[in-house]
Amino acid sequence: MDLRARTKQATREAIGQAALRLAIERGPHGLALVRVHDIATAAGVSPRTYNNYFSSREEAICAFQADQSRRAGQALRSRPAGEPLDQAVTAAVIGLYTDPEPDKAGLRMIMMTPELEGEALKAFSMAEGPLAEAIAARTGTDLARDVYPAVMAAAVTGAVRVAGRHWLESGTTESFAAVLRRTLACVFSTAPPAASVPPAPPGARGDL
Amino acid sequence: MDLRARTKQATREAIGQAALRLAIERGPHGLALVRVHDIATAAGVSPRTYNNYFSSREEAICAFQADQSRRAGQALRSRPAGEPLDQAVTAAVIGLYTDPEPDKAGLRMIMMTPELEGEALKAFSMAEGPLAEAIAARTGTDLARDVYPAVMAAAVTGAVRVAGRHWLESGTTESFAAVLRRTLACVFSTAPPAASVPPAPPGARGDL
DNA sequence: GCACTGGTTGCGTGTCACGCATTTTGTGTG
DNA sequence: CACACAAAATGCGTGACACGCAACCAGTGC
Repeated sequence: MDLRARTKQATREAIGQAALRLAIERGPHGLALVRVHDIATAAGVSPRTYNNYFSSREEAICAFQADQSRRAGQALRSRPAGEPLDQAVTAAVIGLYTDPEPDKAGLRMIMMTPELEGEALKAFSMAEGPLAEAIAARTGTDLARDVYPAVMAAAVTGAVRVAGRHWLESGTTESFAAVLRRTLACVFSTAPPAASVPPAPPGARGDL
Repeated sequence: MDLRARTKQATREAIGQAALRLAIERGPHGLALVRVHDIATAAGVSPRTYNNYFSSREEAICAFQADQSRRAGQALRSRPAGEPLDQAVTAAVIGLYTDPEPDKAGLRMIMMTPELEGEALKAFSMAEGPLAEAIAARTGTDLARDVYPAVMAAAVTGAVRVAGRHWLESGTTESFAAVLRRTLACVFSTAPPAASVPPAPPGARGDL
């Protein structure tokens, strides 16, 4: 990667970070108050340059999450070949989304702000394509004819989203990785939990 | 429903239909050429009124799909109580999305136009909430504590999206209902297809 | 050192979302 | 039936925005 590409990447990340930071500062309610001019200034760049990279504030704010999702395919491919699909996917996803435990404020902003809903879904769903390819490769299925890989990929990204929501909304003390493990387990074991009271940590007060 | 609500609903649908129709006419590439003024005029309302119903062209174009998804919960609830979850969900989803076989041009516009991607995902994901509630009710799980219902709901809506893509992209002659059945089967049976060559209709040329 | 490719910036334009005030159209009551 | 009230439709004005275009500047390769 030459200087050009590196600075370009840096600019993109700077704008994205600035956008997310400002959004968090102004709060989910004052999102409309985050002006393009502010983002650009905070990132040390002209407004015109800002929209050479992004065509909407929403896109800039969710850029980090989108970049993250783009790496999903590679994460799965880097798992050992013999590993069963469910274990490989679980390990890959957990590694990808919890390498540093995600920033709760940022995740909350992205996932819980109505105006960002579309972009957030887009950001997470960017993992689907690469994931589907990797799953197809791993299971020896044909992405063009079999629906299995794409369905699994969609289910997995759905599980990631649900894990995020649950981690944010329910006042759980679990790590994000633990919640992810639970949601992914749902995807890979069809049976509904016998009743309620599922993998809550033994001894924990279930009703809190 | 009194006159007020009915006319309001009618206006909403008129605007949505006009928006989708114009988008299809101008083609996926000329989407930017669909002006708010055109949609409003086509729907027989003022541009300002259009804006009372939708806050973006994308939202108007995807309105029908969104309304459809909103009915998912009710569709599942209306299945007989004793029916196993997988059968109930499959029947409900197929009934909901293939009551009339969907319009291919419209679905293609919504699902395959990059500019609409966010709104399309939003439209489909609107089924998740109601679906999750209905699934929780049916399985006796607790939406607040168990992740199972939400994960399944997300997986199901993902399967619907994948079915739509597959139905549009692969030059299949299957009905949409048939494709849906296949994708939903993936969700409810964890095992990957033994090899390739899955439920292609017996005797059909697999390589076309 | 020099031409070139590619990124940044400023400017101008057409479009848009939305607040506010006004008019029109249903709804319920005496 | 007339009238007061609620709700929706409309017109206008404003601030913001996305993007095309052209000038400029900084790495890159010969």
